[in-house]
Amino acid sequence: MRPTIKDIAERAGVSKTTVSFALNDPGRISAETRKRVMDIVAELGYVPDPVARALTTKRHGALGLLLPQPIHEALANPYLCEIVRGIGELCEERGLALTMLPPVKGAVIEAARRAAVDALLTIGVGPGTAVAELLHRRHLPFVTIDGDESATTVNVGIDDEAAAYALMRHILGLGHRRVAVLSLMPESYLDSAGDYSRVSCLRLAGFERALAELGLGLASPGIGVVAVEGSLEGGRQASLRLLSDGGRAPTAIVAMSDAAALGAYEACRELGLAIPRDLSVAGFDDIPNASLVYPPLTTVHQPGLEKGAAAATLALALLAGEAVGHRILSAELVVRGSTAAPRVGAPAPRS
Amino acid sequence: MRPTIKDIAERAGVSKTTVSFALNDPGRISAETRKRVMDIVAELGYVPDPVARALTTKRHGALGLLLPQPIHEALANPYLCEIVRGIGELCEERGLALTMLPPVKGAVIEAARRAAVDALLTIGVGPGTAVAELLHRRHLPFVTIDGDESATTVNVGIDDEAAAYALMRHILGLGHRRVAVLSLMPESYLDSAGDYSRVSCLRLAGFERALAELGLGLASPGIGVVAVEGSLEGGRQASLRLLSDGGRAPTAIVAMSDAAALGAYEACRELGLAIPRDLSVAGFDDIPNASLVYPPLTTVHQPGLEKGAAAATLALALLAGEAVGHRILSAELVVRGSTAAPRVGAPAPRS
DNA sequence: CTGTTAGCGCCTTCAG
DNA sequence: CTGAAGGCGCTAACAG
Repeated sequence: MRPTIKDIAERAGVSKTTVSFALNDPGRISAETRKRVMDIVAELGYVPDPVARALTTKRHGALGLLLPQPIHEALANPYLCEIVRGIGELCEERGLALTMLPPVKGAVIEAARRAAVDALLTIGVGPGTAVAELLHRRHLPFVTIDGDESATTVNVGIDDEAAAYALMRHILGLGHRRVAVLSLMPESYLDSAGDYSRVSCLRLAGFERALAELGLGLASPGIGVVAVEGSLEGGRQASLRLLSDGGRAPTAIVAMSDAAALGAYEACRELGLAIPRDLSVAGFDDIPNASLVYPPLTTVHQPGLEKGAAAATLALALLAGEAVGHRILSAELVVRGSTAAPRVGAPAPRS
Repeated sequence: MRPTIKDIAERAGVSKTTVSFALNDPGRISAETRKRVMDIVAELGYVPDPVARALTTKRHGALGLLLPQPIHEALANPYLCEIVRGIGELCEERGLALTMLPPVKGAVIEAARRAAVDALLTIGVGPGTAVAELLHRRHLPFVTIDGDESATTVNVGIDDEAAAYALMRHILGLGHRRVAVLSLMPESYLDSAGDYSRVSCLRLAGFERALAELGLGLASPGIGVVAVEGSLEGGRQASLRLLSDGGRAPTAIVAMSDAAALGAYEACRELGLAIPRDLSVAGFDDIPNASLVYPPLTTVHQPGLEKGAAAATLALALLAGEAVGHRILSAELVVRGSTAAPRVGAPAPRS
C-alpha cells in the first residue's frame, strides 16, 4: 500500500493536520517540525492523492473539452486542433491539465456526466440541449464554442452568416451561377438529431443572402446543397458525384470546411480537371494546409487558436464567479488561387 | 447545494446503498423500489459526483498523457498529434477520457504528481528519471513512448538507429559528402538536462554507422551536427546559417523532424535555392504535409498513430495486471523528391 | 431484497 | 504552534 497522510503523521509523531500544513501551508508550523515531516515525506516518497484532495478542495486542476466525436476523429481536423491549442495556452498560463471528453458509447451526455474538471468547454452544444441542462445542474461552468448564443449559455464564435455571405458574394461576383455547397453533416450532438447544426444554418443563411441579391436562392436551378462529412474523403466523394453530373455539373464548389474543399481537389485530380480553370473551389476554416496546397485555397479564415483561448478564458472567469458575455471573433475571407471566373462558353466538364 | 446520494435516499425513504444499487447495479433491488428511486433522481436532477466515486472505486475513467511541453506547442507538432490520435482510438474503444498533462510551471514531475488518471503515457521519459520513480511510487501504470527500454519500464518506439542508418545511407549513396544534421534539442524532460535525448543519440549512432562505412564520422570535415528546436522556425534559422556559410555549405541537410526539414525548405525559398538541385533535404516522422509540399519530402515514416494506440493498449494491459513487454514498431525510409545527387562541379551555393 | 456501518485520503474549523 | 474530530460523496462488505 502506498503511504497516506496518516502514515506520515504517525511516523513523524505528529497529527495529520500538521503534515497537511507542512505540505500546503508551511509557516503555520515551526520550521523544525516541518523539516522532520518533510524528511519523512521524502523518505517514504509520499504523494498526496489527487482525488482525495479534489474531493475536499473542489478543485481538480483541469479544464475539460467535451467533444462531439471520438478523439482520433476530432484531432484529424486541423481546425479543432487549433482550438485545442488555444485552450492549451490558457492551461499553460494557469497550470491546468486538459481533459478531452469524447462521447461515451456515442453519448455525449454520459461524458458530461463523468467529467471531473473545474470548467468545461463544448463544441456545438446548444442551450436547450440535455447536455447543457446537465452541466447547469452539476454547477459546472461551461462555455460553448461555435454554439448558440443565449441568455443561459456563454458562447464563443464568429459571425458565420456574414462570413458565408462574403464568401458567396465573392463566388457570384466572379460570375459563377452553377454553385454547389458542401454543407456540414448534422452533429451527433443535438438531441433533435437530423437537423443542420446551427453553424450550418447560419452559413446557409449567409449564402442565401448573397444569392438573393441576384434573385437566386439555394433552391434555384444550378444551385445545390449537399451535406457531407467534414473530411477529405467526404468532400472527395461528394465532388466526384457532382462533377460527374454531365452538363449540370457546378462551376464552383463552396465547402463549409477546408477538409471537404481539399476533397474536391482530390476529385479534380482524379477527373483530370484543373482548379480554378475548370472548377473554382472555396472552403471554410483556413487550416494550415489551405495556403500550402496548389493552388492555394480561397477560404474563410477562422481564428481557431483565439477561439479556444477565448473560450477557456471565459470559462475560467465563470469559474471565478465573474459575469461574462458572448464573444464574437472576426473571421475574414481570404481570396487565394483556387477561385476564378468560370470558363466562358465551355460547358461543365464531363468526366 | 446540488443533491447528493443522501438527499435522494431520504427523499425516497431508502438507504444510500439502495440508491447506489439502483444506479449502478439494478437487478439487485426490486423493480418497484428502483422506479421510485429513479423518479426522485430524475426529479432532483441528481448526478453522482465523479470525484467521490473515483475515491472509492479507484477508477477515474481517464488515460493521461504526460507532455514535455505546453499543449499548444505539443499539438503544433503533427507527429505528436498523430500519437494523441492513436491514444484516442483506445479511449474510444474503452470509453475513456484523455487528460493531457503539460508541465506545471515548467515541472513535468509536478504534472505527474497531480495526474488523476488510471494509467499514464509519457513521451521521452527515461527509466532513471525522477518522474519514472514518482510514477512507480504512485503505483500508476505507465508506458513510455520514444523512451528508454529497461527492465522497470515499458516502452513503445521504433528502431531509431536503424532508421537513421538507412536515411544517411541513402544520402551518402547519392554522393553527398557535405552533410549537415539538424538534431533534436534536448528535452526539458530529463533530470540530467543538457544531454541529447535518447532518440537523438540513437539516430546519431545510426548516422555515424552509415558514415563509418565510408570512413567518415560525425566530426569529419564537411559533416556537422547542430541541435535545433523541432519546429519550422528552428529548422529555418539553422538552415539559413548553414547555407550562408560560403564554400563550406552542405549539399544535403538531414533533419530529425519533418518540421525542421520544412524549415530548410523555407530557407531555400528565401535564398533562391532549388530543392533538390541545389540542396537535398530529408526529414524524420513523415507528417501529413511531408508528401504534400513541393518537392515531396524524403523522410522516415513514423507510425505515430500506431505508437499511440500501442502505448495505450500496453498501459491498459498493465492496469489490468498483465505482464507486457516493450514494443518496437517498424519505421520505413520513404524516398521522395527532395533528395538527389549533388550537383557535380558546382560549389556549394552562396547566398 | 434492503439497510447498517465503515471507510477511501484529505482538508479544515475549532480547541488547546 | 499543534491536535482532535468531522465531513466531502460515494461504494462495498456484512448483516438482517
